[in-house]
Amino acid sequence: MDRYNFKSVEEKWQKLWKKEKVFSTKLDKTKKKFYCLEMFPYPSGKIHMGHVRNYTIGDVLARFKTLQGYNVLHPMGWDSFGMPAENAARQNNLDPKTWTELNIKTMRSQLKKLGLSIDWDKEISTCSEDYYKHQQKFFLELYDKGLVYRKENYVNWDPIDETVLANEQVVDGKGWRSGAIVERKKLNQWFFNISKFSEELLQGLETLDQWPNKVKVMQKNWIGKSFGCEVEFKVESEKPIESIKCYTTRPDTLFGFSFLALSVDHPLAKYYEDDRKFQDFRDECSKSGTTEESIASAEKLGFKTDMIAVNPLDKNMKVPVYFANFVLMDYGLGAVFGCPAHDQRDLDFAKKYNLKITAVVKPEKDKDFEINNEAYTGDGFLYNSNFLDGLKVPNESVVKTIEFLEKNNLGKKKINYRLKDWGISRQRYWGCPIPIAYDENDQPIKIPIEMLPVKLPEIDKLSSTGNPLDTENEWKYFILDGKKYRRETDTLDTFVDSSWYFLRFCSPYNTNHGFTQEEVDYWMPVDQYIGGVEHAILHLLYSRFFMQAISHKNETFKLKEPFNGLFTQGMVCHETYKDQNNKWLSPEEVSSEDGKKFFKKNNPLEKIIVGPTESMSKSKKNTIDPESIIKNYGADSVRLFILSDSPPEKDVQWSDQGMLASFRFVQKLWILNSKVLEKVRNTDETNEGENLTKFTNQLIYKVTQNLEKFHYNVIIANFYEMYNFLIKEIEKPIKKEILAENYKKILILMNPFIPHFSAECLSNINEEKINWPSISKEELVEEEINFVVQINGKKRAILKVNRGIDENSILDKIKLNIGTEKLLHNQKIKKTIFVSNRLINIIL
RNA sequence: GCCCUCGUGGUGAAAUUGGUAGACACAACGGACUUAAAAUCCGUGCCUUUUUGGAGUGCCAGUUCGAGUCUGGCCGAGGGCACCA
Repeated sequence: MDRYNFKSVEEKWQKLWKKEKVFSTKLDKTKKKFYCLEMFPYPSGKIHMGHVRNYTIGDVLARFKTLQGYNVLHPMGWDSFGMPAENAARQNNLDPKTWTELNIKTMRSQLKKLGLSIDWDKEISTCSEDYYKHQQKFFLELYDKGLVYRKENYVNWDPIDETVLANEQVVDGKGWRSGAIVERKKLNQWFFNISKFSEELLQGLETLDQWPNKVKVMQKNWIGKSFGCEVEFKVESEKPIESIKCYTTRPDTLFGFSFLALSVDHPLAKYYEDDRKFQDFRDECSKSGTTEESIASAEKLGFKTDMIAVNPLDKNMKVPVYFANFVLMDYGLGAVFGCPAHDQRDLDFAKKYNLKITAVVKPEKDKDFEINNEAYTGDGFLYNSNFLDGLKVPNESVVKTIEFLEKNNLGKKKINYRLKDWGISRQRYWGCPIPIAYDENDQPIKIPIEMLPVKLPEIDKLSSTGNPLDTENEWKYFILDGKKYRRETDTLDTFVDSSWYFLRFCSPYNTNHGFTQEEVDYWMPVDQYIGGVEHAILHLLYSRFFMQAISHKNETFKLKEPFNGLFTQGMVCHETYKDQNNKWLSPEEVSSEDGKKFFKKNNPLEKIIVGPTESMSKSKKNTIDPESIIKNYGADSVRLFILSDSPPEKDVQWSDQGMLASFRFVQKLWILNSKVLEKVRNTDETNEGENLTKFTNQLIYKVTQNLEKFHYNVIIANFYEMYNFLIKEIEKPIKKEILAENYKKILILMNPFIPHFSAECLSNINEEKINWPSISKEELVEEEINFVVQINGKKRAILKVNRGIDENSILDKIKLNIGTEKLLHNQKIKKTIFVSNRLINIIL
């Protein structure tokens, strides 16, 4: 018997699929559509196991839906703008474009070897002009709708590299490359007004019932809706300041008022700018503002002003006003009223500056209560609060206080959101140019549509400091209608690129517009989106915002939610290894005989320290290269393994043994295939085959159900069961038509998982047009069932009986059956619980 | 600190949603074939002296004829957010 030659079979089918354009899809309104999308990759160089897992999960679904008769859109593209290209360019003296295109070429061919059912004719790349010219149009469209604006904002500034750093590039307060201490610097930047849609984005989550709850909760917290009130405090001061407004969710604690605190960026700071001490204080605040740890552990600091604030509920209650480092300008109104008894930060602050601490909420109405080192934020009742005394905290007290404040013109009910506007300016070269220019007075103008796209200039060598576009004077300046203009030299955040690519996939050939409405109407929304949970907030929220922004003031575009279903897959993990010098080692550099003790391959005397299993990463060297695995075992085996061990939403541990087992399984399936073909050829006369038909029906049912639920690991187990069953069953007499018919169905069930193998075997039995097998529930019904007998709730026996047996017959059977009869010990039956076709519980 | 998720054999995990716990696979051990090894195939797996016995899904209670599954408390692991007023 010949071995299964995966190499020639896989090559053969991949060629055929390409030649016959099997996976290319067209708009076809007579067919139901299914849009299956996996998050497109960043072309970093080579594909990794995470990609293999992501795209295999998606491919299984796409092939399954195709077999079910859907018109399936399953495209692939490249998220190809971004910093690594610039870094690589600086290191290797290659321009970012060449580097990126080389990577795309490599990764495309690697993905093709996986045998994915991708419509490669629809491939897109965000760094191509064909793509980003449409993005520039969207930018201008949003500009016209008032959803884009410019304002000064703080950035992480690296003074050595003279560049802006992303938050994740700031390590311990220092620039990741230069090591310089990062400064806070104010720059003029472009923003998308995402917060305008806070409520819509929050409400929209309710409609996404095919999203993981976890992701929805994360987005909900990110948007951070809160109910409260704006309160106006009269101010006494030598300066021309009349009042200060604060936002609070706890107006009911106003009688615990002890100070008022402003952000150093508050507009009123202008009255103190000349004060040397205030300047020092502000500098101190901006220094500690960059790292997360410093924020968490920072001491509460304040700068006392000459202002005195008056409690709107009690004119005699006057408190000092501070600037404080813990008040943020970009939330609420940049000013808070301090109630130390019921807010921990306020308590810390009050203790430091010896401010009054008055408790106004107590947990129990009739008991005394005292505040020590912990603020009380729980439920209870108001006291020490004049006319508010006795109100129930929080609901009644908050509502009543707001009512009072509104009635007396002292405050206003207000809903606030934590969600901030999206800063989209990046001081980098390798991104989409912002289609804006500035006139001599620094006023922005839109680049006229006919001048789009604003192309990136070709740059011979990227300098190591500053924004590369800033020094491209030939590109930077241009004359329009006799006037000189200066281009915007910032480029767009790459998250903008990925916020609408799923629309582009619907009409990648449209050269005039980003998408064709008719095609978007047909294909969108994405029915199933698949990717890593690390994009739970930003990418997914930004994409949702884009739909809001495009449909805003738009009569034809109605879509609000881009992704109907979302699935977040787990990561691929591997053990980590270090040598005696604490250096990371890759799995290829170590060997082991017993799987417990590991040694260096080139030095078998050196012991290896085996570290914890972690997600594969280059820095820890615990990666397995998919290309060599595909080469050694074949795409089908890799696909099988990556799906077999763990449920797709959980992390999976890479295991060489597991990989080998999957490989052997495919070989065993090939042997089974040969046996089946031989059996079908021989001419035994028999009518047997009911067992096989029943088994196949059950398999169809299980596999279909599990596919809908993403329980792919269970399906692989179902296939092992199928093998174990059929390899024995084939030794018994079976009518050849029955065998052929059932076996064909089994091959189709396996098709989404091991498509090359399945296609090869199906072609051997001349099956070309294939459809997903269906069954009716009645076909699943077994005549003979296992019936469980419990005594006092414990399983005591299993009886083989006919379906539909009633309680009395089963009791008779128990009494007749020597053995089970003994179980009753001649005791009287107190009660029985009978579950039809399943069990009987006898209480003695 | 707040929010979310999860705890099942040596390991990865199944369990028709309250009804036979551990399917399927990896690893281990025993056996068959072989001169030998690899590959392949068969079998074993907690406790008790055999069994149609007992215990058993992180721990402690509860609901129920019946709990891995539901409720409350505790312990542990992972993830997200973090001066958001």
